[in-house]
Amino acid sequence: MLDKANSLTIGGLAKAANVNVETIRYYQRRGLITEPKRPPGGIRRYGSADIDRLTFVKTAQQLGFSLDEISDLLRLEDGTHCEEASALAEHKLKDVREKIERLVKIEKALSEMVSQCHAQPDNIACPLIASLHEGGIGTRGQKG
Amino acid sequence: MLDKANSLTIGGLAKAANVNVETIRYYQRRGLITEPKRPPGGIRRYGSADIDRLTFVKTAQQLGFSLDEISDLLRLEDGTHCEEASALAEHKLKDVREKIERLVKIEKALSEMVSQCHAQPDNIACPLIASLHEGGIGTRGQKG
DNA sequence: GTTACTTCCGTAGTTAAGTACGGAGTCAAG
DNA sequence: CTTGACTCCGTACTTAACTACGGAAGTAAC
Ligand SMILES: [Zn+2]
Ligand SMILES: [Zn+2]
Ligand SMILES: [Zn+2]
Ligand SMILES: [Zn+2]
Repeated sequence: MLDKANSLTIGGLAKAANVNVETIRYYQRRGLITEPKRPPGGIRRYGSADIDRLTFVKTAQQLGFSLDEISDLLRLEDGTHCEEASALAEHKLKDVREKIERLVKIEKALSEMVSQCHAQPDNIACPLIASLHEGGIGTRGQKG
Repeated sequence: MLDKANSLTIGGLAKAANVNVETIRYYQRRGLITEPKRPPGGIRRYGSADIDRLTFVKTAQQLGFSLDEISDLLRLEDGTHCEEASALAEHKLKDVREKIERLVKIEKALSEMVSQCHAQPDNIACPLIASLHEGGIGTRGQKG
């Protein structure tokens, strides 16, 4: 049914999904994708369902989900678990927003340091280096 | 001068700088901090300069610098290398801004997925799960 | 029907930044 | 002078997500 053309070898699947062969084998070991049974003394064949599976994993990964979390998502794969799926996604969204907040703070601190450094006409002591000696990133008074 | 009171053992230093003893030893192995010589058959003592060193490392780390990059910064520690120091910091700033951009994209994608999920009145097929099957994070057309 | 590429499989190595462990030596208190 | 805590040192383990290796067996091309 789904294997109208289950014709790909693992190498073909890797190319089609743009991942490394070893990555596929690794995912199989982790249970993220199932490995088709092997015909006695033959090699396994893969199809478009497998490409789709890999796409799912890679897309979720780009969204910041860990492989463990993707395992969870895959158990909701039939699409009938809206609640659970959106709970996972909302949690991840919270994580992402926190990460952004932290990075924005870092960005401020860094750009301040850089501009102070550039404002120095005669390089006696680098204020950038100096500020690293002063401790906590949110703690340094910016113009106290 | 700097060792007015070089009285701390490694454990005291760890407490003072709020890091693990093993972390200090690890930094010593990496050359991030120098280890005071050991009096014949005795134990090493540390002082405020060492606390300051650890503060430097930890602050830079909070700003997203790797230990390798911090090694570079430490070689500029005398404060007379404004150019090099700010080049490093500017590079890091660029990295941070790129990270923020990527995360903001992720945030958009996730929050869209979540709200579509919630907009579904009768959970026939979860659009969140569906969208993970569709590939590239910037690629999925949002309307149109 | 042999050469050259793949697959299969288990195991081991990689990276970053630590953390843990085991055994010997040292130090302060009682 | 004996505990008990701490230091020293080398080595090994940890996490996440791969990536590489070695050797046997299958498969395709010529
Ligand atoms: Zn849903
Ligand atoms: Zn300092
Ligand atoms: Zn400077
Ligand atoms: Zn699908």
